Amino acid sequence: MTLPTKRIAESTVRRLSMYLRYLEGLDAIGQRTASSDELAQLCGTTPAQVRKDLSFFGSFGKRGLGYPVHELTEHLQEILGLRQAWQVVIVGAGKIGSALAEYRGFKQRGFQVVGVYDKNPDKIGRPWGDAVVRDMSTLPDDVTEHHVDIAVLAIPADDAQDVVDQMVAAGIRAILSFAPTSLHVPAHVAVKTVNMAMELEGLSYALTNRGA
Amino acid sequence: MTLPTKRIAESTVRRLSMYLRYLEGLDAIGQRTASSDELAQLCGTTPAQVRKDLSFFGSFGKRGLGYPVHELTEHLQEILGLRQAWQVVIVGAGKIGSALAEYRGFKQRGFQVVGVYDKNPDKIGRPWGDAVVRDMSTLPDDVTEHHVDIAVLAIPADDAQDVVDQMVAAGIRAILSFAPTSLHVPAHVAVKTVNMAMELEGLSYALTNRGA
DNA sequence: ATAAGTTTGTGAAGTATTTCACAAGCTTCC
DNA sequence: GGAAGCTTGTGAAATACTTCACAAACTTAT
Repeated sequence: MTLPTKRIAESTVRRLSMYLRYLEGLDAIGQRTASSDELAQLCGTTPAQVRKDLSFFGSFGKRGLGYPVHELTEHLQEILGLRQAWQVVIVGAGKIGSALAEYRGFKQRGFQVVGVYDKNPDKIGRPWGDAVVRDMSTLPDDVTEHHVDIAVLAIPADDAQDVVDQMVAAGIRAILSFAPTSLHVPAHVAVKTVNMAMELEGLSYALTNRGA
Repeated sequence: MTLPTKRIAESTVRRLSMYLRYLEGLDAIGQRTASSDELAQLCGTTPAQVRKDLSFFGSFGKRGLGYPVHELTEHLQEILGLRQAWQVVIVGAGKIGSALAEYRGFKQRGFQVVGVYDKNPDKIGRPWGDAVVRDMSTLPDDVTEHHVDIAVLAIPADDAQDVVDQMVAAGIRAILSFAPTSLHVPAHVAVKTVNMAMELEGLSYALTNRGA
């Protein structure tokens, strides 16, 4: 695996993640190799795209044969930074936070949930999965002390920027936000936002303009 | 408002949705006009991008002044197809489905949840928000009879394609999926997928390669 | 050992999207 | 009413991303 010489597009990284998912599946059922064509069909993309995406990071396949499933799986885990544990906190112990807690993908992929936070006194101290809901006011100190890497934000839009500022000051390095608002952070902090309303409205647009 | 002559990029539609959100906020506090620069700062994009996005649909602003907030709000609602009600079903009455039910954005923006479905007998018949969980086997008929427009899919990846096929056959027109798998549908059906794992892995990649 | 058949890796071409830059149009001030 | 000051709308330029197309490299069959 070589290091990419130029910046990799976000769309490429998303597809790598998808390739990995399917490769893990193929690996589990004992399939040894997979062609770019097979991966493309599974992921709903094109063979050329698969090859181009992978080629940014090295040359993992064998001509005439395809890609070695197990080996490529490991390469992709390495590339995506999944062969190490990331420390994650969940901020907001509401329904969304709760749904996230249930999500097995976290542990499965090396994301360790080390804390859950809320500002509601009724929720603080309550057991929550393996953990206990902690007071949001302790969040910044905890982030700093426990070297938390990623914060998952599941709080109302109005509170989001304020909490983000505190966490950034405390040294957070990445944020996955479910708050329907745009977040402003310094360049060294990575942010992804999942916005339900935006997705639904995208569908509404598609339905409205489907003929055109 | 003119109809766009060429296909509008998905990224543009996502931004329109974001502009709308902030415009509604500005409208609520009585602000009369907003410049592309102001909208850009709120949304984390550039003034040129804002103007270009809007220009695909018409010429809503006044030079020297900016865009009329209330009027543009209505135009965007129209463009995005939000001035009509869409019939939505939620498929999967687990934690994610439950979090979605709580989501006020649905009703607020004209998405009427007309049914919740699950295949688990323990859940069928239970009250769930305003509704009652229905048997998944009745889903296809309901979709056809009630002209359901959008299905929100909150079920395991392994079950997803099968359910999608049934709904497509029953006449569904759009799907918002939270199942971490790629879905195959005919061209006339719009699909959006929200994939937690993909977002987290995107952050993991960013953290791993932040220096590069 | 050779031929036939696959499939990768990748420059080059093609498309799509964003950014630039500025004329045109509107408001406000004097 | 004219000048100064903003801000839009938009072609053109720049950048980014995807697709093409084919030589190179490998496997398998004979």
